[in-house]
Amino acid sequence: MARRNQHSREELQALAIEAVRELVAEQGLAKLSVRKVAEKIRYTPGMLYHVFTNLDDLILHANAATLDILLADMMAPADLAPFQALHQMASAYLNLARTQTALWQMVFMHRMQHEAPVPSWYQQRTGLLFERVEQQMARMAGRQPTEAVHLAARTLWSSVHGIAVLAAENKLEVTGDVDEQAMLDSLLENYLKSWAGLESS
Amino acid sequence: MARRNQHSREELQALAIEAVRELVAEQGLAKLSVRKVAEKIRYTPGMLYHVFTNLDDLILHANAATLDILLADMMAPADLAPFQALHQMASAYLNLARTQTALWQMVFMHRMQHEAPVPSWYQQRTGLLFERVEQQMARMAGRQPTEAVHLAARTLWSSVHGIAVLAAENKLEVTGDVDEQAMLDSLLENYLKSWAGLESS
DNA sequence: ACCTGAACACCGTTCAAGT
DNA sequence: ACCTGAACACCGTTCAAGT
Repeated sequence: MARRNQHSREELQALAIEAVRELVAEQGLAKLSVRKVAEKIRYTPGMLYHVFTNLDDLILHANAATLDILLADMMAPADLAPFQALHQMASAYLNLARTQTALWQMVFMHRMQHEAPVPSWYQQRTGLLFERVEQQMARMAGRQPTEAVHLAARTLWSSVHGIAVLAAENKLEVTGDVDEQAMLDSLLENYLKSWAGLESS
Repeated sequence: MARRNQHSREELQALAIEAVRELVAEQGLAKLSVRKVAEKIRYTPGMLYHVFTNLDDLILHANAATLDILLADMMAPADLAPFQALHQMASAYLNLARTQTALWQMVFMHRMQHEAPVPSWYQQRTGLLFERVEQQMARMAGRQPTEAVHLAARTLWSSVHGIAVLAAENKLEVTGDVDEQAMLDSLLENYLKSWAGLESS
């Protein structure tokens, strides 16, 4: 045995990434294992170490795919007013947390556990997401200095993230009597109104 | 061997909980194991299943201890104005995330993984934390209905949580150029100012 | 009654050996 | 060169058996 040559290196990577995403969507991150991924794509566990450096690397690649979906969802029409654009982006963010809870969790949970030097191809994606937010904030900033825009953008988005975390938890039970979309509206309405001196939207 | 009777059931529980907290503080949640806990307190792994139902249960008990510390830290003086009280509570929350990052993470990460019916003795603690926030919000609510207070309290605290998540991540590297305390100030200042119609603090 | 020791069914990761 | 098979060093959990 050995040497099948049915798939190129790139095909094997894509196969494994897709298997991870399906397994996590079905059973959650906790039940993911290298051995299950290998079984799902009908290779041995050892093969995966020929194509990824380890499980963390494989998960990071799967997360990149989720971030790409998020970035696409957060693509607001260019003619939208900044408040509406931010509202649309935040809703897309919340929506992914609610509809793709397990995959969304894998993105934002996994980062916190192991302390690896997140590779630049990954950081680029998270950076892009944040730039989009900051851009819209800048449009409604008036004469505020760029540092103030930076701070406000980070504050707003951390808050949106906090609400999405709550939504993800509630999706996996805990307590159900919260309307996260209403929370998002309240946050944007009040925080941005005060920050930019707007009168509602 | 067997039957040492050096410690009561309660002592064994306390010993194990303390061991978990020390191991996590030193090495992080990812490296925690039942076997290491057992070794640390010089018992066999099997013993722990006589005193806790499983590892999840043990972790939940360790988290309860962390929540008790948090609740104590969040005990604002009764004569404080509501805005200051909320500011103090939020700072205490953020502070724990920064100074006890691993233990704080264990509280808020572990809940999201396994889908267990969180026991009532645990829910009571998280409920208490939230009541404190809602109480202060009610004091500055004017004539708003209780549902509006409830929504605003959840929104504010989810946002505070989001900022604390970011702080915890930055504490374990990632990106360092953010001042989370300034973000907290920005959130409270703008969100509460708008929500309650305050002029600053 | 209290605790152990050993087993069971899993893990992630490595690497010599086969084609 | 590509992939396997088997091993290594770990896991969480259970439970008969010893005192």
